[in-house]
Amino acid sequence: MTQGTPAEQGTPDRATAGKRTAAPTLWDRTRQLAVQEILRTALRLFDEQGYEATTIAQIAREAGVSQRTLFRYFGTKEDLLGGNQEEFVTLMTETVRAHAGEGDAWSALRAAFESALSLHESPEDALQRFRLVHRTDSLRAGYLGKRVRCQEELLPLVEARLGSSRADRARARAVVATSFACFDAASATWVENDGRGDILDLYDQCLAAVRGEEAGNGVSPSAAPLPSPSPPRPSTRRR
Amino acid sequence: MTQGTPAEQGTPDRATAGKRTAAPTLWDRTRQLAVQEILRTALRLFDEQGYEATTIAQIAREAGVSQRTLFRYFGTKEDLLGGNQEEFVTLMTETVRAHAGEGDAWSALRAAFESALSLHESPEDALQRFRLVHRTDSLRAGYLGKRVRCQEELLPLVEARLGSSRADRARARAVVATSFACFDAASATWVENDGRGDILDLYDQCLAAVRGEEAGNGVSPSAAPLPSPSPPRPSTRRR
DNA sequence: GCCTACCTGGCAGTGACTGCCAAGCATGCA
DNA sequence: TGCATGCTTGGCAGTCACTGCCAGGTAGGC
Repeated sequence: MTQGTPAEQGTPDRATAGKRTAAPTLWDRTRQLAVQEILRTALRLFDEQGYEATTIAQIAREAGVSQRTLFRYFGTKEDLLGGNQEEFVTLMTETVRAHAGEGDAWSALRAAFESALSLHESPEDALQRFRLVHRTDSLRAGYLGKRVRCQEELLPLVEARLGSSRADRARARAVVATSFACFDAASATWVENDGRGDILDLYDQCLAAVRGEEAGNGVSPSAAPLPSPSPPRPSTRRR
Repeated sequence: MTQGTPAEQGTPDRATAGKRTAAPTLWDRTRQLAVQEILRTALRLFDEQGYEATTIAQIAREAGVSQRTLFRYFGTKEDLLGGNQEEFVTLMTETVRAHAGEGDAWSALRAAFESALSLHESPEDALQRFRLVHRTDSLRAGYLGKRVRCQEELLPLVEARLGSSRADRARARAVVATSFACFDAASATWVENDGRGDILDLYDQCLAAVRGEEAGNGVSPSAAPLPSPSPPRPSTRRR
């Protein structure tokens, strides 16, 4: 986070990917186990004693690896919680790109959030992580930083829908930033309510509060109004 | 930033405030000078070599103080750029509170941004700082973290205007977060345009793009539409 | 069974940040 | 004017995240 991302190669899921196409070697499997163990240990300790109070040394010790190795897998302490950020970004951009033809920018972004949420193992898992992020200043800052980078990835895609003049650039930024803002408002409320309800429902409510579409009067700068009210809840899977 | 804010007492402008009501003692004046020198040195070095590449040791050396003293004045490296965050927060909350009766929540928030912007010495100064923040990952993250805390301060004020049910809580969050999102979009665009134009103009454009009021059809969840198009530009003063 | 390539752990170092302690100096009182 | 008081300062050592380097070990290919 601090400077660039030098230790990015050691990312967890790189295991079977890359040059070594198939055949998960013993090394790969061993590393996979170590990674799992580290992640579980970290999440447990963060939850028990708080993020700040947990040192890398402790996590490494309890996970049975050296600090050096831990830092090879995860470039920063933050990465121990956030998982692979790239995964979220690529999934979201792909989703927006997939919605290129249909609906307006808002619905594409909503779909992107929906697929991002589906990356979490379960709502409980998501809640635990969200809560930790919301309650820890440094984590929240780190998350927001990554979020901005994600916004920047999405910007050109949204921009392509709205136009390409100077003014449209600002408008595209505003649309992207606002959808993220509403997602934040939704997740903050969701955490506050201890995970009751559905984040996407809350997201829709937040966006409606902002864009004034609750009365059903769509005043969209692009086209169609919002999609269906809200699907049941995020599915499962993660990492 | 990392953990709490222990060295908060040493904040620059605390000089004449607090227990020692009037009579700026010699100590106060000396400290004031030191603070100015540190801030100027830091900003210069950050600008010349980048934020990350500039060490606290270097700033302290060139400003003629010890690292220890520097850290007593400014709790973190970030504070060397952002100035006194409290100042911004209190000014914004006061502004929103002052607009309690008139207009809707949106216009109150807009006024809050306007007064916050007036804290900058000059547009040039603001541009230099904004640019640094926008271009440095860690600074941006830090800024966003503080921003969220500011949003949380404003939340109850906005909430009081919209209602107090569960759903309204989420709506208030969305309104606050969206106005900040638009401010971000505006300032990002402003920086990108090398400071051409007025941030508040851009802010209005961003908000219009989101809320679809460019056509003049106000679909506000509360009441009145936005205020006058945009005042000339931020005035001067800072710190 | 050996050689190579990769992985691991340890070590030392950097940079931000903090607590502690002693020395210095302005301030208030005599 | 002189002295005690108390705030301030700087130095030092220590913590924690994080990195480069190097040696030792083990899986994998031959």
